[in-house]
Amino acid sequence: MATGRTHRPATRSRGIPEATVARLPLYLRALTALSERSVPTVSSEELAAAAGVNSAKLRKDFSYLGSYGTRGVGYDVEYLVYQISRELGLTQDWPVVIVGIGNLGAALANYGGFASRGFRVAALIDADPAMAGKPVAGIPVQHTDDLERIIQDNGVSIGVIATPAGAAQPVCDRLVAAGVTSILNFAPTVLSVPDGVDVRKVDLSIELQILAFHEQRKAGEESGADAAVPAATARKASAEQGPDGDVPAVMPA
Amino acid sequence: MATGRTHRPATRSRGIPEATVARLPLYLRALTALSERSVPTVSSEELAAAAGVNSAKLRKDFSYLGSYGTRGVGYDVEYLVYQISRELGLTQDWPVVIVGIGNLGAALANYGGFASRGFRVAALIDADPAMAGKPVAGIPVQHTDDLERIIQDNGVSIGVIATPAGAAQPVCDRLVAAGVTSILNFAPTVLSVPDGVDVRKVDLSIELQILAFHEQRKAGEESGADAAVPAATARKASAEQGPDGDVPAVMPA
DNA sequence: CCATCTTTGTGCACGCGTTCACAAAGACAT
DNA sequence: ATGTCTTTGTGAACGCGTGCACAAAGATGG
Repeated sequence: MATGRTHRPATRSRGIPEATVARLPLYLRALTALSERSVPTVSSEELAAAAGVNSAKLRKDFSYLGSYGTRGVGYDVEYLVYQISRELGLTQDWPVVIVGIGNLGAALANYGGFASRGFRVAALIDADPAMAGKPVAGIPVQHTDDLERIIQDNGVSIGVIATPAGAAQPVCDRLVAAGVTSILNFAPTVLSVPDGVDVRKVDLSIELQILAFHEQRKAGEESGADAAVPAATARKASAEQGPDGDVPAVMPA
Repeated sequence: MATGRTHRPATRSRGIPEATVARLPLYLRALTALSERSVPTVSSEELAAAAGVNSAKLRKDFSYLGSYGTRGVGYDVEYLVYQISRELGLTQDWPVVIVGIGNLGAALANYGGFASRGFRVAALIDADPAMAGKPVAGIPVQHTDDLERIIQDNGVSIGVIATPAGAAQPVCDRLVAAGVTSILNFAPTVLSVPDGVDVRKVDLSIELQILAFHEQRKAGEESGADAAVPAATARKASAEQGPDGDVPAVMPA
């Protein structure tokens, strides 16, 4: 979700729920694979399996786009690829800038899946003067000083931030001031942006911590593993009590 | 969420909702920053602002961990850092392997935030024999052939996949067979895993597509921009009706 | 010791997302 | 044309997550 102060219903304006939008790229990827194998039609069941979701959910998702299926047969692959692409706005060209060309920024610039669907790396920007002019992934790195001009000259509306945490908010502010309205943030910081600007974040460290949590749970329960009700197995010390705890917590000094 | 066939309630076993778990790392980061500035206590309001969330949500989140606050004062920063760290399992050491040392894999290996909290890059693995032995981020790359041995020797339970899409599922299968039970997937593929294995995916291309969707919406509505209720502007054909729809959908040909 | 003021913890209501289950729609065979 | 069979599209129920609003708890001052 957007990080700033977005208590708005977000996407309801056009009826497509946010959760559905987030899955469309998944469907698109599966459909593209089918298309390359020249498969003419798919059932919701097959496509759902390929996309890793429930078939009912997939059908409901598609129902928000309109009735593109044929009962008794399934969905026309090519047609659906087109419809989803159009819905996602991938039929047009999206120039993107990447700010912060360190390890990660360079990896992103080289990432193939970037250019694939309508996205084009229009410029690479870094604050280090030593980087200026040096080509990364065939694109010369430009200095931060020219950020505003680069954004405007290329009509960029999507920016990718791959700077260190400390630089992220200032860079973000400049991007927004220059006209960027969508930001993909790889820096481990909460960005605050004005209304109307979308921010999505990709945070490696957070993902790992979430995995660690589940990993710890699995390790702590051993034995019962996948069984139905692990119930109250002996737990480690951890201010633990009954499931519906109301026991006063022991405050430390 | 996990990608395989996980229709399970997931995390309810121990009472902490998944959504809350996903925010704990955010709180932890904000708290760590406060701790470094030697701030002794924070109110839910302040901390919520720092983490970019609603204060009521934050309080409810913390309530799942226990009653760690003091009314009229707020939360003890150090204590809370410790509690969340422990809850997330960050007080122990998590050896991690990265499979696929291309641009992205190398960037991940060099990523500082990796080693920061309990996570340690135990090994780098790549299928290219030419890479074998070459040090990346100070760690020698090992060949895929030794994958199983490496996992077992190091007691690795978390694996990071940064291979090309085609190699991801086979690598995943081998990781799981060798004992890995949590996977962070950067490859643009849906991984299927057995029950009990958690998969989280980070997909650059999907994030961009979601941004493009919103970007397109913004561009399509121009004028009204941020206004309150765009209401029923002229819509394209798309079985659209009132907000609380029960109107029979108009089927197109 | 009592009054006041701050901030937590949570009961409650609401809305979104998921899933079930089934009627409607079309393909296909006879 | 009619019947059967497959698969879609969706109404309805349910559960989770969010946010409001307030009572309880404790700090602080007189």
